[in-house]
Amino acid sequence: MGEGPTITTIAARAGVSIASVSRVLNGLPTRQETVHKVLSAAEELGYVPNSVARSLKSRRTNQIAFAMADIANPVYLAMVREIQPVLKAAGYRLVLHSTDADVGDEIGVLRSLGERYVDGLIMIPLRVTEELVKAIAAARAPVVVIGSVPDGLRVDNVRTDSRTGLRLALDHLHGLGRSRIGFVNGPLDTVPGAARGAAYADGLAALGLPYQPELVETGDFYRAEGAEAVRRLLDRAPDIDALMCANDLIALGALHVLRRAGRRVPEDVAVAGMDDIDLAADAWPAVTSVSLGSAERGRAAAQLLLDRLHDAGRPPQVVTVRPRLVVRASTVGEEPR
Amino acid sequence: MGEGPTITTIAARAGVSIASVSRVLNGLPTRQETVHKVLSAAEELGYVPNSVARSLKSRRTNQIAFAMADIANPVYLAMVREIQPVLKAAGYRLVLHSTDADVGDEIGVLRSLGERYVDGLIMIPLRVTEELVKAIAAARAPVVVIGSVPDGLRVDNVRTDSRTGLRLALDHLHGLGRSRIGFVNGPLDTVPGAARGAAYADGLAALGLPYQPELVETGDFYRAEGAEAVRRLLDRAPDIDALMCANDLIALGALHVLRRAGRRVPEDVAVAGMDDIDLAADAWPAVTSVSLGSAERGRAAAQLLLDRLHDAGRPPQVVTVRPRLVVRASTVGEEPR
DNA sequence: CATCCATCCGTAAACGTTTACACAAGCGAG
DNA sequence: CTCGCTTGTGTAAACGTTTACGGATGGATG
Repeated sequence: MGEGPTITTIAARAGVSIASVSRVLNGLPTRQETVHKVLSAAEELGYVPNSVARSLKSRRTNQIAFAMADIANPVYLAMVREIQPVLKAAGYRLVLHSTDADVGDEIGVLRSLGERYVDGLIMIPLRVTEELVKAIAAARAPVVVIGSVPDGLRVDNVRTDSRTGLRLALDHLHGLGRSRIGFVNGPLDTVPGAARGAAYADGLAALGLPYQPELVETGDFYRAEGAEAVRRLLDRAPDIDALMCANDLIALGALHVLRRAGRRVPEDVAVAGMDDIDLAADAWPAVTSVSLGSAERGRAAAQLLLDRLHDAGRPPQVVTVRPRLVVRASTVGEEPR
Repeated sequence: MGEGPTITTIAARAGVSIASVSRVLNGLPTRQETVHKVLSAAEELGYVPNSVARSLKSRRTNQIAFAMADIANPVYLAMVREIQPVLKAAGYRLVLHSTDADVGDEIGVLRSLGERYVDGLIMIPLRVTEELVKAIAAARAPVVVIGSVPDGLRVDNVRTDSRTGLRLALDHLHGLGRSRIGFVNGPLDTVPGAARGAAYADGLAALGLPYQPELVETGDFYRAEGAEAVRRLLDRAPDIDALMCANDLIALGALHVLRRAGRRVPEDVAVAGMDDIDLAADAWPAVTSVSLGSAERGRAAAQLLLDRLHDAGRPPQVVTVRPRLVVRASTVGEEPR
C-alpha cells in the first residue's frame, strides 16, 4: 500500500496526464469530459492534495506562528482566541510557541523562520533585548510584534499605552478621595514592568501626591507572587487606602490577601488592576481594571500580518489601542440594583 | 535576491556536489576537508534548511495537531499547557485547532489529515457522533482521542471515569450530612453531560437517596450559563443543602448566585464542582472539586501519540486516569490556621 | 486547399531536500 | 601487477505538486 493516492495515481486511472489532473483540481479551463474523468477518479480514490508538496512549489505554507511567554496567561489567551478565527477565516493554520519568557527561546523562534514552515509570525516578547531586536530585523518572514519596540525597528507593530492607562486608574482612585495608593508591580526588567513602574511615579506627580518608596512592592505578574507582594506591602504600610496592581492577576491575589487580613474592599482599601481579563469581572468584588484591549490587539495583529502577506512592500504599520478604564465594585462598591 | 540560500548555493560556493552538502549537514561520514568547506560556506551564507522540502522527502512534518472545542476552557487549556512541552522536547511543533464544539469542524480536521501537514492528531471531541467515529477510523494519520469512545473503535485513547468521580463528590456531601443535593449539568447531548447526568442518578441510588427531578437543572458548561441554571434551580427548590456542579465553571457561577441570594457556603449550601481547574482553588471560598487529572491526561495523550509515531504497529492503547476528590472550603468551611 | 488561430493536453522542469548507485582513487594482499 | 576492498564523492532519481512550453487537433478564414 503505497500510502495515499497522488495526482499520478489519478492520472493513471483517468487516463490523462498529471498536468491535466492538476489543472482540473485547480479549476483551470479544461474540456468537460476531462474534468469529469479526473473528478470521478479523484472521488473514487479519496484523493486529498498533499499540502507539503504544494507548499514546496508555491513557497507558501498557509501557516502562521504565534509566540508568547505562556498560554496560561489570560492576556495571551485572549489574544490567541481572537487571532485564531481571523487566521482560520483567511485559510491559515496556527502554530503555537510557548517561550516561557525566555529571550533565547524567542530568538530561536525568529531564527527558525528560515526553515519556512510558516508564512509569518506574531510575537509578544516580554523582554526586548538588543539581540532580540537584531533577530527581528533579520527575520526571514514577516513578523508582527505586539508590545513596545525600539523606535528604529522597522516592523509591523501593535501597541497600547499602559502609561496613560495606569494614569486613568490613579486618577480614578484619587477622585474617590484615596491618597495613600500602594503599587504592586511585576519584574522591572520586563517591558510592561518598567513602563508601569514609571507610569505610577508620573501619575502620582501629576496628582500632586508624593512618591513614597515604601508604598511600592515588586513581585511577578502572577496571582500567587502578587499575593506575596501585597502581603509584604501591607505589613510595611498598613495604612494604605488604595492598591494599584500592575495587572489583574496581582489584583486577584490582593483581594484574597486583603480579605484574609480583614480589610474590606473597597471600603478600607480600593483595588484596581490592569488588562481587564475575564476573571476581573467575575471576581468578588468585581475588579476595576484598565482594559488594554487584549482582544482588539490580537485581532489587529492578525490583520496586520495578513495585510503584510498580501502586500510585502508597504511601509511598516503601527496600530495603537487606546486604554480604557472599566470601573467595578472593587473601587466603588456594589451597584444598587 | 533569490530568497535564501539552498544546498545548491552552498554546493556552488564550497565547490562540491549537493549530495556532499547534504551528507555533511546530516553528519554522515565525510572527509574532514569537505566537512570544513561545506560548514564554512553554510555559515557564511547563513544557511537554514528548508523544512518543507525536507518534509516532502522524509514524509514527516514534525508537527502535531491538537483539536479541542475552545482554548478558553480551562480544562483544555491545562491540556495544551502539558502537551506543548512534551511535543517540543520531542522535536514537534504544535498546530492548534479550535472547533467550537462543532462536529462538522472536527470531522474536517480529521479529513485534513490527508493533506499530511501533521504527523498526528490529539483530539478531544465533545459530541461523539457516528460520523465522527467513522472519520476517526478513516483518519490518514495517527490519532489520539481524549475522552470516551465507542468500544469497537481501535484508537489510542486517554480517558477518565467521571462517573466514579462524581460518586466521590456525592459520597463526600452525603457524609457531611447533606441530603437534598441539587445537580446542575451541562448539555445532555455531550459525552460528559450524559455521563455526569447518569452518574448523579446512580450515585443517589447508591446512597439510598431518592432521585428528585426538581433538584436537577441543565445549562451549559460555562460560568454564566451555570449561574443561570443555579438561579432556576434555587427558585424551584430553595431548600437544597448541597449543590453538585457538573464542572467547576458552573460551581463558580453557583458561588456567585448563592452569595447574591444570601446563602452561606458551605453552612447553608455546600458546593462541589468537577475538573479541579486552577480557578477552583483560587475562588472564595475555595471550591471542592473532583480532579479528572487534566494535566495528566494531556501528558498521557502526547506520550501515546509519540509512542505511536515510533511504533505504528502496536495495538491501540487505553490510558485511564483515576479521578480524585480535592476537598476545599466550599464543602467543609475554612481550615483552622 | 493552404493558413491561421484557438483549444486542449502532454512533456518536462522546477521547488529543496535525501539517498541509491556508480565511479574514481588509494591501498593492502595475493 | 592485478585484484578487490574501502573511502569519498558526484550523478541522478525521487518525494508530490504547479506551470511554461510546445504539439496536435479542428474549425474558421483567405
